[in-house]
Amino acid sequence: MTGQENKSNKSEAILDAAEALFSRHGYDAVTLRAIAKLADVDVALANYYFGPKRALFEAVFMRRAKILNEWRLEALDDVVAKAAPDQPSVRAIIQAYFEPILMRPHVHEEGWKNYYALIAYVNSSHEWGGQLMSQFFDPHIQRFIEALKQAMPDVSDPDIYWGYHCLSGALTLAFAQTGRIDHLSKGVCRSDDLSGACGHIVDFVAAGFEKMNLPPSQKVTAAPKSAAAPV
Amino acid sequence: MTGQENKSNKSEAILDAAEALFSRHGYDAVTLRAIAKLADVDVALANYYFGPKRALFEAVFMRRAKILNEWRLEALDDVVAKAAPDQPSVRAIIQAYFEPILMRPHVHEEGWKNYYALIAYVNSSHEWGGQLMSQFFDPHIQRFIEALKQAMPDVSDPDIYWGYHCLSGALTLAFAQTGRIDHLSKGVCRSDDLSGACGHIVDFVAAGFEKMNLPPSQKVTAAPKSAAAPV
DNA sequence: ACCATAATTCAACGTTTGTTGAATTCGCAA
DNA sequence: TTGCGAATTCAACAAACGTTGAATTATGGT
Repeated sequence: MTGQENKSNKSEAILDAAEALFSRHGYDAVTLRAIAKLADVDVALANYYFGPKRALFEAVFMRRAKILNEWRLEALDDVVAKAAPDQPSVRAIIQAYFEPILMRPHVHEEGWKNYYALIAYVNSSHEWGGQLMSQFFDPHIQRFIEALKQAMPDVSDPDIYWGYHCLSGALTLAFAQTGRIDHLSKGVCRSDDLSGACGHIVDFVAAGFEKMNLPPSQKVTAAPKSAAAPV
Repeated sequence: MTGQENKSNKSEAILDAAEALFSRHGYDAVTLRAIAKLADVDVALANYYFGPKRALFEAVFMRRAKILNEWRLEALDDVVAKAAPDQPSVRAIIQAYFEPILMRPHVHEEGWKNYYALIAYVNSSHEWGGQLMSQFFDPHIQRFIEALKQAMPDVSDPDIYWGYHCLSGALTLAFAQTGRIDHLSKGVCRSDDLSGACGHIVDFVAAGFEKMNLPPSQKVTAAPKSAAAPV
């Protein structure tokens, strides 16, 4: 009643604690007792609210998935509406995919950072990868891929899907925030700066797709210095 | 003595079993008893050969890492030698990164497929990501990044590193072989066909890097149809 | 004030975990 | 054959796991 939450604050505390621990250590390494301790709650309470451990994990995963999908669908609709009656550009579609989830203030919140790391864990996991990701994100992803196909009608399906694979891989690795790019770049880049990463990833991915869409004559594959023609 | 192995075949069987199970279910979900049963070996034997569980995991990870690095360094040296005295092209460097590990017959072996999935697990894991990957792969990766910098002297460091991030994300997700692209593409693409994926990923990644290297005047960002100039 | 229901605590259960030390078997040189 | 060290088995440990049912406390309608 202090003005923030309407649901039980204990069940929310369990979700928060579970999110923080699952995202950092994975499903099996986290015990219900550790979650309960972090949430400052009795062990049995997690079972009371969410049932078995697996159901708690899915509840954590589901909680923010809806919000995330809404943000992205909204951005995609905006881009389509703004370009009408033409198709939106490839770059605009890709921006609609990345920016609503990487360029907003919520990425600085601890909870959302944890959740993004959790997505990375699920998306590269054999156990959950196929099941959970498809269940919660595929409907939206299919719409996004449709938009790409319409923007690039001459590009083959395998090119489109493998392009999306590269896009998804770049995002997933960014979500993981493993600190590896920090180490590799000696501090020049920081893996916890998701907003900073966004621009680079969008440019890189857009270039990959746009090249598919060029006629062969424009596909400059090498020798950039000699190819620097004026005008 | 049948003509295949010189080391103890039991310790190798343990490594194989551990590799198969760790790659599929992660570190914590796999018990030493499950490994022992799959290897058809007593539970205590894993500890006898490799010490605690964590050491067994690292032994599995280390076993093929050396071979993998040798293949890639060899390919990079070849590309540099072949281009001498000029720099190798960006595309040639990227091919030297992907092809020696995706376009050889070993990718069809069960053991290597499992190992690649294990790399995906480690690379997106908070627990191992920073430590293990840097320990075994950073020296080689740094040489690869150096080659990219020399091939693109006018590109900024952040662009190079985030470009490598995208490259690494695409490869990592391919390694994971989660079957998600199969589902998404309704069977058009198959995530266990690593060799088939290679060409698409190389094209996509090369385009991302090559665009960084173009002067702004050549950076066609949109309107592909109207830009289809003849000759 | 009363009561029914929800929320929370408590104690314990049956399993399973990684690990260990002693006992046993194997391989081979002397 | 004998003997010795390595390889392998066996049995068992304490600790921690997820889960449960009963007991206790809090909450809100009448």
